[in-house]
This record gives sequence, C-alpha cells and structure tokens, in this order.
Amino acid sequence: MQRTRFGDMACSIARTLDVIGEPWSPLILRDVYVGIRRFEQLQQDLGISRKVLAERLRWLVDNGVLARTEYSSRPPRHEYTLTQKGLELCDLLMVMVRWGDRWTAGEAGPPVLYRHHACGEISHVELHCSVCDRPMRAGDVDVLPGPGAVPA
Amino acid sequence: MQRTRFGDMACSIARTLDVIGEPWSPLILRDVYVGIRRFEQLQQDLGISRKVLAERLRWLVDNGVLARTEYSSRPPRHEYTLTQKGLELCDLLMVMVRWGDRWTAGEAGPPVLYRHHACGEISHVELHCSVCDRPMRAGDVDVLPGPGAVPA
DNA sequence: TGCTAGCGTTCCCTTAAGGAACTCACGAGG
DNA sequence: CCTCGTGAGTTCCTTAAGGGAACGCTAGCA
Repeated sequence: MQRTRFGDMACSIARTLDVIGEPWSPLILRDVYVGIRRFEQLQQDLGISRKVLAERLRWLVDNGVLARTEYSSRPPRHEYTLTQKGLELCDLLMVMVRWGDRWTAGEAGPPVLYRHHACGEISHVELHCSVCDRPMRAGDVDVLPGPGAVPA
Repeated sequence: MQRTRFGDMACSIARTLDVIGEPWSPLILRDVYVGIRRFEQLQQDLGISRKVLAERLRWLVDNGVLARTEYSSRPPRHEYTLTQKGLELCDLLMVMVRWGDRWTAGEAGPPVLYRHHACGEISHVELHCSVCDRPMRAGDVDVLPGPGAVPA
C-alpha cells in the first residue's frame, strides 16, 4: 500500500499517529492496559490476525510503548506490559472513551466506567489548562507556531 | 484488505476509531480545525492522494464530524467545517499533541503552541476528574464494566 | 511417545493507498 | 466564440497491507 510516513512530519499529531495510528494499535494498548498481556489472549480477545498482532507488538515494543518481559524461562513465555511512555498514551484512550461515550454509545450507555482513585467516584476525564487549571477545550485556544515548526 | 469493522464492538475506543481511525482522518480534522477547509488546499497541505481525500471527507461528513457547505453557488464551490461533534474530536487532537510533544518532539521543541483564551498563557492540556477536579490519568482509575458492556 | 499450550511465521488472497490522468462546471480573457 | 484556468472530484493502474489458515518450534506432562 506504500503508505505515507507520518513520523517525519513536523506535527505532533502525525508523529503520535506514527506510533499508534495503525489499525488495531490503540485496541492492543487498551487490552494491555486492562490486563490482557499475552499473545494468545490478545489474539482471542481482539479477533485480530496473528500476523498483524505480531507486527503491531513488535512495532510497539520497538517504539518503547510496550515492554516484552519473560514471565517464565522454562518454557520461555513472554508478556507485554506498558512502559511509562505507553501508560501516558492510555490518557489518550481515556479521551477517546469520553468522545465515544458521548457520541456513539447510544441507548445502552457506556461500555466501561472509570472510578477515580482520589475521590472514589465514577467520573470521566475533562481537559484543563496546565497554567490556570480552568477548562481548556479545542475551541478555547489560539494555535501558534512553536519552536519546532518548519519555516514557511 | 477486508478490514475488520470496529464500529460494532462494545468499546468506545473502537467506535471512536471507526470514525477517525483511518489513516489521514485525524490530520484532515486538524487542518479543518486550523482553517484549511477546501479540497484543493487540504490536498496540497497534506500531500494526500485526491482519491483518499475524497473518500475520507465523504466518510467524515456522513458521520457528522464535518459539514460540507456551499460558499459559492456559481460556480458551485464547497468547503468543509467542523460540527460540534467534530470540534469535540479536536479535544482528542490536543491530547495527541501533548503526548507527541513530550515523547517525539526532540531537540526542536513542539511544532505548535496553544494559547488559552481564559488566561492568555501558553499552556497545554491536562486531564482532570469531572467530579473532584483533581488530576486523573490512566494510572489513577479503576476500570469497571458499564451499562453498555456485553455480558461475558 | 505423543499431546497440548504458548508464540509466532509463512503463504495466499483480497482490498485499500498512492499517483497520475481525466472529467465537469463555470468564469475570464482575447 | 474559442480557449484557458480553477475547484472539486472520479477513474484506472500498481503495489502493499490486512485476514485467515496452516505450519513450526519449544517445552512441560502423561
């Protein structure tokens, strides 16, 4: 398919997509996040082709999102766990869940709920400003060129 | 490629991916968000194939993320704008930017900056709990089955 | 010795992405 | 009137990626 490489673009969205933009990657991440860590389990839970699963896992490990660790040496068995980099990607999943819950969940309601450790309540994520702590959504900002922008 | 349909899964992540999970879709959304609204401009800015661009735009319009509006009737000319549903998807882009800035920007620094209207400062998004307002990251929650979950 | 589990790899088929060329409607210029 | 240019797609061909099934490998176990 000779797909265009997103990783070289001067855009953090494109570079993030380069890491988890392939089909299945976010769902693999979700599964590892909720504790499905082994190849066989992942394949069955997702219904993904084994070939593609192997490719994706290798890519995610190579990119430092997952770590492949041995949980038994004889016989050699491995499982996949989140790195810090991968755990922070799961923040992204929470925001996807929020949007999906609002716009695609329909009658049945959200498939999963989050209970916040700090307050013990069922809740969801909201976006706040790192400086003033007030809500900060896509409509609440100006977009300006940063130091890593390419000169026009 | 006979790709698996994500839209039917009982998972808000999968259902969100069904809408913007194809390659290019998030970048199209980004462009429309920053004011690139016309077919020709999008094609040039992204370097995307015209065929794929047409497909993606149709899909995004059909799914209510973008609206196709006529800005000139003779000759007929159209532009694409964000719906409310689409604007809320841009929240997701902001979180992607945050992760990409942290983990992929490197030496040069972030390609774009956000200035928050409310405080006027350059800042970035952080995830907070909708109930207690304190930070809420992927590691700060328990995941529980919700009403829309499929019975195991 | 054969069975089974866990993890992949190989092979083939179909479909989607890239790219260039083509279409169509319209306005402008000569 | 004829031609050119522009915006917005569409068509066609090539190539590569996803799906699925079968195969391989290692090792514990009966």
